[in-house]
Amino acid sequence: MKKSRPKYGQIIEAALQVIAENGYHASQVSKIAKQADVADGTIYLYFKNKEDILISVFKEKMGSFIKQIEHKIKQETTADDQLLALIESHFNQLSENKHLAIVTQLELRQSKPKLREEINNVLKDYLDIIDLIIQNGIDEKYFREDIDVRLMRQMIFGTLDETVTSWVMKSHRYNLVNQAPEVHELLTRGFIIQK
Amino acid sequence: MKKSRPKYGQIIEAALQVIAENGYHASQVSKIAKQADVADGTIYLYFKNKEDILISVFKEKMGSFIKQIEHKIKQETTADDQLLALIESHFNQLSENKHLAIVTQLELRQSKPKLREEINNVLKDYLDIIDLIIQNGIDEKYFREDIDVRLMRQMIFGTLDETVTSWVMKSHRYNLVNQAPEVHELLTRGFIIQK
Amino acid sequence: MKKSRPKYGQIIEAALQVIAENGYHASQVSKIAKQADVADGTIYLYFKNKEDILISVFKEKMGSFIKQIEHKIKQETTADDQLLALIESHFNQLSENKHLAIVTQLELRQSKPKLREEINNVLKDYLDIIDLIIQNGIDEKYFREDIDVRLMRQMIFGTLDETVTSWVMKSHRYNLVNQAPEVHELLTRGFIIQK
Amino acid sequence: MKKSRPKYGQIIEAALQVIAENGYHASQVSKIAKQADVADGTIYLYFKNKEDILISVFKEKMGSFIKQIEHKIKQETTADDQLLALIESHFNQLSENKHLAIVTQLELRQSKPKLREEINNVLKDYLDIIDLIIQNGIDEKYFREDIDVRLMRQMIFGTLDETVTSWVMKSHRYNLVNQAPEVHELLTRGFIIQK
DNA sequence: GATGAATGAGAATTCATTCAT
DNA sequence: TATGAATGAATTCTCATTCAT
Repeated sequence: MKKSRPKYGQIIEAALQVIAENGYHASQVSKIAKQADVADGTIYLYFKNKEDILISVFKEKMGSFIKQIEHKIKQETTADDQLLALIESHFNQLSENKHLAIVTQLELRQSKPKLREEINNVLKDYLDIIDLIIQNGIDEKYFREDIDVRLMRQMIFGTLDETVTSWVMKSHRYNLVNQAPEVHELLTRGFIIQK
Repeated sequence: MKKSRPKYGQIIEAALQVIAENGYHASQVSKIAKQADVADGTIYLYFKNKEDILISVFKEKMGSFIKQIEHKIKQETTADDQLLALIESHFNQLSENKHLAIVTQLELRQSKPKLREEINNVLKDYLDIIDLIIQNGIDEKYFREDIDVRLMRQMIFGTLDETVTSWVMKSHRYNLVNQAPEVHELLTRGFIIQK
Repeated sequence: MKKSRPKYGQIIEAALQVIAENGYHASQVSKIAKQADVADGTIYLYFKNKEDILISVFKEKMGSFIKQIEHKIKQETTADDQLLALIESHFNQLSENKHLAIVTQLELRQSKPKLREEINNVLKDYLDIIDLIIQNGIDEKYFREDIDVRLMRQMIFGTLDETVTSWVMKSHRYNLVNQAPEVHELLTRGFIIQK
Repeated sequence: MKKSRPKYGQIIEAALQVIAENGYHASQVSKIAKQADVADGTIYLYFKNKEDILISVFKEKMGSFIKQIEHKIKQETTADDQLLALIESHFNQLSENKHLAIVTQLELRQSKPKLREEINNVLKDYLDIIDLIIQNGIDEKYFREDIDVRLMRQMIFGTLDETVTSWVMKSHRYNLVNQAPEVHELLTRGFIIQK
């Protein structure tokens, strides 16, 4: 956590849990305060308003999410291995933090413009990492250089996102991490049988 | 529209526009009624409650969306052509109805369980069409038969969904339909240079 | 029924039943119309407004209620027998028309001033009958002449009313008519053992 | 008042007054809040909903009403004196609190099942006191032992209730307490001239 | 007379936010 | 800092009544 004040982290964790368990709409500030074991008013010493809580949860959690992925990627050299590492780490982290998975895949898909904008800012860092891998693959002459980087990125992110959402919707009933190699294979080789 | 009653369609269209322009949360029932040129109470002759309006908009619109795609696909025989037709029709329809695009990509990502369930029901029909194409491709020995159909479907839907969302977020600043061939190419051939 | 038009009576009967079964607050005009097998708007050809329905139900029903009691009393000569006849007829009629009992004892106890006033007008006729019996008893030198007629009337009416209400509240679980002789005895002789 | 929180009592008193003056249906929560000098929302910190206000008013007021009667009765030994004390205290308290009289005799006669049930619960305590006096009178061999206690209780309560209602309807134009001895005489001795 | 689709006024309740302690 | 009682704006939905057919 950025801020060293203990209640800040307390509230972030409480919010993540309350939202995952009750859904965004049923997550009143007072409920989060209760879960965090602080008074309602205390929330407002650390956050500007309710939306700011949600944004902060996302920033804090996605911050470490992305750091972890960057760390994993650094240990690989080829774009191919890096892509696999990204997929594995993406699946792995959300598998291990199901509350976070619910919040990122479902509860955060709010349409409030302010919130959406902030989320996109954070997401940008993640998309940049994807772009780096893609560029790396092109430089390696492993990925085709004639393909639109944005489309590739959308394909990677869209696939991972949809895969995780499906898994959350199915109440995490199967092992998400196991899907990583096949997703990797599909993305790189495509659907068709290569002659 | 299923129901022949004129006010029903009037309200659906008004809701689509108002929600696209204001976001779901700022779309008061009275605003929709005004746009539809009916009294507030009239809304409740046709819809159970506010959420029911949103669900109905989605059902009606996605109903014809899917019909249109089915129609386009029927005109193709190979899985490859069908997949391209699906992508083109998907992009094309949302390009032509930007209000619908905004609503499906942003406003509909609500976390209310009831709403999500209804949306998933409608979406199911779409996913079934994708599955049909995939199966067709496998039968043709065009798609690899050893690959998980669910993953392929998630890759297709996730890619299309993310592509459209990005385009909506960028305020429809570029031509979405033009992307279709490249998306098709990426999905079928993958990222890498085939030897 | 005063008015010969058939739908008038239909609506009165429907209202009595709907109110008895659903309570006054859940008895929407449309529900009464449905039960009466007429259109909502038709109600307003026969009644000024919803309150007028309720008033009319009470007037019509209490009209015959009172007529019946008058008829029974005319067949008796002494105040004592007349009082017993009144009690018996009061209990008997409400026993035989449980819907009416529910409506008069519970649903009609509304606090709307207009309604209350109308009810009191109708009730007046009933109280006048009671007064007649009392006067008769005094003339016979059977009832004490030094007692306030209003109080006697309140005692009679209050006792009958409370007895019926209790019976309705207990879901008509015992035989109300059987209580008549004892009520009569209590009213005339009082509680105490006369030496 | 049970609860020591000052606003609780403030709201109860405001509600009693507003309901007595406007009738229950014209007593909007905002009107009660204004009279109590609190914000609308504050009402809901102390009461579950609007109905709960009415129930609470009744419980609080009838609680002390009954306590006062119990206190008066304890000072008497014979059933006869106790009955007179009950009548006097009943009349006296409602005479002194005309708002309460209006609310108990008119506004509280609601047909909402939930409300009626709660009222009956509180009323039960009052009826139990009456039963105690009756039993006392029977034990003293003052009241006839062959008479149904329930009927006697209904006669006493019905008479008092009707007497007060008539007085309220006549806009408190005469002295209610003065009627106590005659009511007592009528109940115990009955209507007829004893030989 | 009869219909029933349409009207729109009206009120309870929630909950994010404040601020005196 | 921390508290939590108090605030009050804001919005859905109901249903008696109307009126064009």
